[in-house]
Amino acid sequence: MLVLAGAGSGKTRVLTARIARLMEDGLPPYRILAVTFTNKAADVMRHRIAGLVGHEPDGLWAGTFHSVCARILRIEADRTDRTRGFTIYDESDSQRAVKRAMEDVDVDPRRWSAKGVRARISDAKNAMVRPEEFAAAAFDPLSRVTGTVYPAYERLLARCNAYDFDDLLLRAVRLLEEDDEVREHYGGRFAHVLVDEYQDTNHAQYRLVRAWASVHGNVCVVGDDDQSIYGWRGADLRNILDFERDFPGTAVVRLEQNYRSTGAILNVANAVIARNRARKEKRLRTERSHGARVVVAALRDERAEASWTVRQVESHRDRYTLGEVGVLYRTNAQSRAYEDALRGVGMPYRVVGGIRFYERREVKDVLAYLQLLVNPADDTAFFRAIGWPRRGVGAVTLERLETARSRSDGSLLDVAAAARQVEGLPAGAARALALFAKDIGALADLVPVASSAEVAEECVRTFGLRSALEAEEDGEDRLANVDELIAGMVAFAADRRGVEEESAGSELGLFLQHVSLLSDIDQYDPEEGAVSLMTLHNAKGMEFPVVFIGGAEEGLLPLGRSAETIEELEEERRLFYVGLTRAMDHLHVTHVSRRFRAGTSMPCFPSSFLDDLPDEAIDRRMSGSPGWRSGGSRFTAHGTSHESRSAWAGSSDRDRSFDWRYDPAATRDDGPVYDYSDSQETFELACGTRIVHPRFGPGTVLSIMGDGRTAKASIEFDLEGPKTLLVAHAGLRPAG
DNA sequence: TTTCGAACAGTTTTT
DNA sequence: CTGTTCGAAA
Repeated sequence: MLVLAGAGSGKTRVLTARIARLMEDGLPPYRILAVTFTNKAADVMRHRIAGLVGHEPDGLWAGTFHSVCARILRIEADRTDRTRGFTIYDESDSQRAVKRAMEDVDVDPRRWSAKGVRARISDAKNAMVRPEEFAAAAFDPLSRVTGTVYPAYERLLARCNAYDFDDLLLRAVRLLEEDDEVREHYGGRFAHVLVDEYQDTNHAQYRLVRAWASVHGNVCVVGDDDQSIYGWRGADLRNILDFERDFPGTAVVRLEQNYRSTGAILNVANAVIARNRARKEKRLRTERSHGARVVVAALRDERAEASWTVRQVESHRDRYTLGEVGVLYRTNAQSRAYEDALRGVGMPYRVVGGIRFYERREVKDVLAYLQLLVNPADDTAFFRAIGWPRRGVGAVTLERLETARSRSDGSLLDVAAAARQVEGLPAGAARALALFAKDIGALADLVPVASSAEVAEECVRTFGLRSALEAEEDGEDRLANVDELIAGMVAFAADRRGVEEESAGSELGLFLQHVSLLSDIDQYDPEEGAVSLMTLHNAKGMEFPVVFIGGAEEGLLPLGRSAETIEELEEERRLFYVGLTRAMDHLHVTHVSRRFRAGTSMPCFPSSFLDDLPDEAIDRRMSGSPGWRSGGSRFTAHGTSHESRSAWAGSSDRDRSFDWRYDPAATRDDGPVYDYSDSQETFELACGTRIVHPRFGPGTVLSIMGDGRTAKASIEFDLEGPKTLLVAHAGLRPAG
């Protein structure tokens, strides 16, 4: 069954109800496999099924493609060349490994970036191209280089007993396709396979679905070609477009009724997505009323954008909680301005994405030690752990260690244990290496008999990690993160109590594999009373009563580097569409005329996507920073509807004072509708006035110099001390 | 030979 | 903000 389900039409509900129905008809849950896009979605689904059938769906396989594959590879470890304690390398681990592989085959890492080579290898793996096939088809220089690095990288991963993200899919497919017993086992076991967000599957994932369904053929996928936003990760829209051909006898169901958004929001979203050529024609409809028009606001810069957004959130607060507000943007870097503004007024918020918890330096450092206990072959973890805290082992020693290893064929840890026998190592370094290996060995003995948290505590103690962190600059925060990591282990163990794990790895090993596959969105708690900040990608599958989309500018949304071809531009448009359709009641889209990017302030122009918004459904606002004088009179806007975009091409910093009156609708015939209802309230700035600054927080005005746009104010901030600011740019608000 | 500070690079989206 | 690189000091 193929369910073509538009945004907000109840995709997930369909899957959940189908699983519940299967269970009610007597199918045991362990015979059902549900693949979701995030681990969180799997949890939510489990919970909802429990609500429908009255009990937990024990034994149901639900998770992401990656976590399901990791589980299969763990259970079937004996049939692979890795043990069940394998490490899962994230992108940075993988990049380090690629770099070492490049050194192994004498490719100059200055001339070729490990990052670029890794990306090529990743593409190849997702397309299921083997190293030898890749090398045979490589013609351009980067591909040739990649062709030589790829096999070396594969050898390195095997030696480290590690998989990268792509391997999890790839190796699971190989296992299923090439081992008849395995395929028949899983094919026979899974009477029903259900897949969410099918439009974002890549070739390897498609092959997985085919293999899982090889016995019963009961596949149910839901997806929406208009929400395909992972093309850059190898997602192939053909998977959904060719579904009927790949699975003969498919029933196709179309869901075009949207239960989420108001009429106005849906009008806008429909108009935007209609511009795409490569799509299945459909038109979402809603029975909800037209509702408030979609607000499109032009602001001066990202700070004005952020403070405008915060003020809008304030104005919604009587009817919505902060948890019902979502602020979405294209790039993680954009969160900064919003965070500053939110912190400035003390409004709770949470950022999803960016640097993930498990990617923090100190967390990765501790994880490297733990990884080594479970998987002593993991050289990447060895390098990381041996390098911190400093123990008198440097680059030269490590190089010699590697040379020594290439003559034996154990792991670096094995060689380190016998460091005293290695020629040419300084006595101090050899002693440190041997001690390190001995301590790791002793802790590893603890793994089978102690809980993972106990092992971690012991590890932190043995290697003096706590004191090493305490000695660091912001050691307190880092220490807190390590404590949180250990707390996470306790919670993980408690969660699993009573769950029978067929793959029976160590608790620590399972934890490590589990966190390697966690995304930030998995930790997201919608109940929290805080504004949510996240990228448009992370927002997929979510909904918010009140939504803000920032940075609707040409070059940012669509993002310049991503929109070089028509296909890429259409993917950017789908991304915008995904953002628009997250909104239930109120939707706001903002764009600015100047933005700090890549270190400099750059002039910005409204996104071409905005041209497609139907006038009757939107409410244009220009709420630049009118600024104020010490006397209190307000600036008046002079929107010039004849200024064209090209006139702005040559704008320099000197034009800045005019930015606020830049007319975003200048090229439109009907001209803009000015609305200053949301502009900053005018208020008297006088000595002693209590104010709040978006960045520096509350403060008291000491003195005012000059007036008009050049007026400056000296302000004593409660936290940051005295500062002199340009009033027109400061974005001050009255306190309280 | 190691360690450390300074300077510098890179920053699209993610499992 | 992190990781890398380079030179200098230990």
